[in-house]
Amino acid sequence: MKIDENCPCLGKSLQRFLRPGIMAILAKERTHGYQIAQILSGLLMFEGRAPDTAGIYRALKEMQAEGLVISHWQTTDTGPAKKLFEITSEGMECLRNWEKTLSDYRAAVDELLTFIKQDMK
Amino acid sequence: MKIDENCPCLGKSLQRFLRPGIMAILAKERTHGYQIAQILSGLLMFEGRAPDTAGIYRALKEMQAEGLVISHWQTTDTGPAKKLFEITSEGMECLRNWEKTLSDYRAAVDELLTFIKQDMK
DNA sequence: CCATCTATGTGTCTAAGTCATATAGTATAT
DNA sequence: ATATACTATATGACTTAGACACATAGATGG
Repeated sequence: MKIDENCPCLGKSLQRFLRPGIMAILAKERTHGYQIAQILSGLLMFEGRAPDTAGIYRALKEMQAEGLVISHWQTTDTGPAKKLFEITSEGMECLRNWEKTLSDYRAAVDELLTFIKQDMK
Repeated sequence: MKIDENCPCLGKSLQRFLRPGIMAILAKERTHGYQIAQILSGLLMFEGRAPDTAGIYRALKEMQAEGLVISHWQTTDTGPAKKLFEITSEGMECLRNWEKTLSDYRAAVDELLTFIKQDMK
């Protein structure tokens, strides 16, 4: 992962929030990977960059292995087959934990920003 | 980097914010790595974990090579020699960029959290 | 004299993140 | 007809951030 470029050096996508992002989507509706990727393009965009689709499919696979989501194939008369995912109760539990974690995380980023701003003006 | 453990899976330290953290400290005062590590233990603590000291020394070395900080040795009569760091004008410039980046980053995390909370209640 | 604290580093391994690529069905434009 | 673009799922390979262990060395306290 090349992070630098010149100075402001943070992952350009919010890849690390894939899992909570996916689960939050699946908590609202049952969908497939491609659709999830599109929604996350809006939600986890950062510095003009959307999360990698490869990572999304990989995350879904892992999350299924961990019991956070389940899936089944949906073959319609039109278009490629879709693998529909839905969140499990374990997934919902996990999402609630993520909410707490992200809340703490945001607070920490906030604290750092406040600290930096003391120097700036 | 092992991130998981069970569910809420984010780096347990805020290692990725080392550079802005270090520069913010050096913008206030000229200090050495060990001292920086101690201040960051308070500032970049997350989930009970402080940033890795190895990473701090490595970051300082890299940042010096990039011209963001400069250093000189300070040998006193008491205690081990200290390598005092100070921030350059390039470093200050970089810190200002970081302020913007972190501000955007916080906003993105905030958006994700809002999205998640819609499911929760 | 042994542990602990101050102080600065190197070595190494794993996992995260990125990019490239493969497959295949469908729609639309030339 | 066929080329391009879009929907849809997925694997392989590579780089680097991050975590942990360890090395060195002077100072301090019991």
